[in-house]
Amino acid sequence: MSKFETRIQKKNHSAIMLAGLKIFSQFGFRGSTLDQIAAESGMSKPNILYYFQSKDAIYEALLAQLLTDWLKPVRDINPNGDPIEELLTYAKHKIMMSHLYPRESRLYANEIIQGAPRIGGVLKGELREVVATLVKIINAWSDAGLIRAVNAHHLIFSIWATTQHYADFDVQVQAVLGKGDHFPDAEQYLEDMLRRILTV
Amino acid sequence: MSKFETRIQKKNHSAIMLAGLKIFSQFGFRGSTLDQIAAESGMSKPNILYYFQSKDAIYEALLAQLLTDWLKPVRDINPNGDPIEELLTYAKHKIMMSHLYPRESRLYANEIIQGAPRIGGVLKGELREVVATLVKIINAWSDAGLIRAVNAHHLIFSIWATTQHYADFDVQVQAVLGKGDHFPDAEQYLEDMLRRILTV
DNA sequence: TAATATTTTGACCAACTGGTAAAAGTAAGG
DNA sequence: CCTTACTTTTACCAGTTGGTCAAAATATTA
Repeated sequence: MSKFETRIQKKNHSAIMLAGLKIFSQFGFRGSTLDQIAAESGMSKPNILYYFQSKDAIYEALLAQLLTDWLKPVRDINPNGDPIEELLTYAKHKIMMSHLYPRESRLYANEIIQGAPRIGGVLKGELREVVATLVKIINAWSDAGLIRAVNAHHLIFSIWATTQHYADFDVQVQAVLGKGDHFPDAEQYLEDMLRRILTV
Repeated sequence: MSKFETRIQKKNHSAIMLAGLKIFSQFGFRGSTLDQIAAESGMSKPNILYYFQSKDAIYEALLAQLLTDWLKPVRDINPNGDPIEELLTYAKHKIMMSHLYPRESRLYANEIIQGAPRIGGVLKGELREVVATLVKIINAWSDAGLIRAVNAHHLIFSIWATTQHYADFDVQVQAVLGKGDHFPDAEQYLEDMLRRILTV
């Protein structure tokens, strides 16, 4: 599998990925068309299929990229760091991601809601593993009396849910709060929430 | 606008709604086809269009129904009740809805993620109003010293996010925790979380 | 049971879908 | 500058899409 070498290949490849992200994250896989991606990227449809074998291939390239970026910060949680600060750092990282890359979050949400037909394996494999590791760390922390005893799995879910909510349900947040940047308030609430839950 | 009268009309109308819910909640509006809904309901495509004017009409009927059911329990929150118990009752109701009607939650999630092109008006109108009322109630409670001072908007968002997560991201939850009913644990975590946040 | 109203179907359509083939256009190296 | 390799486009295709229409089948009523 050769890497993209020429500048044209590099440019077009990333243009397609960018356009695909925009379209797929808005309409889901089945709701998106190659024509939309072509229009968005300013390229012709056959030209897109010169760089990617199929519509599927674009979508899967996006998901693969996403999952890598997604799991890294979980792995970066340090078992020997200060528990509350470690979890807070992770949560803040997640909400920042929702702020800066809402489309990635929506792409993932779309895939999961629709039953994760393409990444079911990764969920039951890599994701499950990474979560299991984190759960052990959290449980060790509470066993050591460093944080309050909580259900680690559901703590993780609540962090994911609350942070991704601001990307996935952005339209609703904006409708309720009015247009503007609500992430500072969201982050502050989240920090308060986590400190309350975790403090012994 | 005449109501459906004959038993055949009543039966077929609800059969289409049920099938539409199943299909639309899984694939989103654009990803769903009338053929799928026809197959799911056991009816022919032209017969479906005899009861509903268009694919759009089915989808919109589902959303309208949903929003009504959705907003009612928010309106039922009693300003004169015990604050923590009122909010806990609401949160438990929401998680029960995620448990019993995950498809409705997913249908709504799909619509919001895709930018709420059909219910933007309701969001900025009815939903916003209902939330504003609840925010006033919550703020009155904290002013009275009955609950801790919190950002009411983000408290509401966190309840929505955490409860709906178990319906919308069900596949992910099952992948991480294994197959089974995880709602009792989720409810317990949620209760713990809310009590911690709200208790003075 | 005959007349009427409702329900269902089969055949069909134009627009759109993902994808292909071959030729035309463009860049890079000698 | 000319050959070669890469890039892009035009024209096209078969399958699918939401939706229509008139006829057939079924229920309802007189």
